[in-house]
Amino acid sequence: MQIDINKVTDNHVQQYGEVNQLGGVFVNVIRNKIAYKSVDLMLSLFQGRPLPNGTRMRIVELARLGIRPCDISRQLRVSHGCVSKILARYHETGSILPGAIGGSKPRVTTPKVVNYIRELKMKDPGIFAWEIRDRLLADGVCDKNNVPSVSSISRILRNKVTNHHHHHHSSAISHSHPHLYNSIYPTYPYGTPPPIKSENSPNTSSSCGSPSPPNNVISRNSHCHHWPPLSHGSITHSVSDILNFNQKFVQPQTSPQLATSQMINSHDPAQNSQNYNYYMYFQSTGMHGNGISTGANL
DNA sequence: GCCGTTACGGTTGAG
DNA sequence: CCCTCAACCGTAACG
Repeated sequence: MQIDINKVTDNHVQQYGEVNQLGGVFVNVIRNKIAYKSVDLMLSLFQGRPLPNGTRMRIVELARLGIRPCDISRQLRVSHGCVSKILARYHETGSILPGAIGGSKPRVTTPKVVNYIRELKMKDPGIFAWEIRDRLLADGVCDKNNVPSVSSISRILRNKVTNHHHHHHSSAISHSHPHLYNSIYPTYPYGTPPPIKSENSPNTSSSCGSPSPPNNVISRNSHCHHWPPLSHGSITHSVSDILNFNQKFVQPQTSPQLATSQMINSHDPAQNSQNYNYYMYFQSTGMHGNGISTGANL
């Protein structure tokens, strides 16, 4: 079954959607049942997929403005556990991005390591796997983070040394991905990360001015210490006020997104909650190109 | 009522 | 091309 991106409607959301305890809609979709683009289109509504960056950013923005997590949770229709997790991560790493999903850790049995094991075995055929492991560490070929396990070494001895003494090349080919796991959130798994900042921010001259989150999603904004919120008890602006405030400045006035922005200015709260999901979706897909066309197709 | 934590069922992507 | 597996996700529930 294929659903054209231009034809995803409320009916699809109703068909596949579920409503969480806060009234937010999320969709639990078996991926292959819907066209790839459509899956991405409804990312913001998905369980098992990260919240869109727009929502994540909004969570952080609201928290910076002193809104309590429970209120953020209710307003954005996101579970408080999720809000808590995102804020905790932001607090710890300075990043609003989700972690890298999927993939495998880089292999430790690189050609270099395999060759070294082979040499050790050839020099001393009676050597034990655990002895090889110790040698790899002692000789500086590996460190404790990337030394192969004893079982891995045994497998190498069995498969690549015993049977393939002279095959120096292809059997041991591996691809390392040092960038993927070496830092906490070094890469953005869904395409190029957008610069996380409030477009058309009213106080563009101040990097510390709210509601701008850190303008770099990876490194913390070390010279801004407005986190946690400065005035926990004295915040007077309501969530709605702040959301309206942000809408005023976040969306380019000529953008087609303006329409979706205006959608949540409805006075009907139920309409607002539903529209907000769409709003966040449109905002997020407009912000990053994760393989889908964000232009004319929308 | 708030919030940190965790079980759960889900997706993802390298190997 | 399909499978496996370990990473991540958000929700719901618990304390």
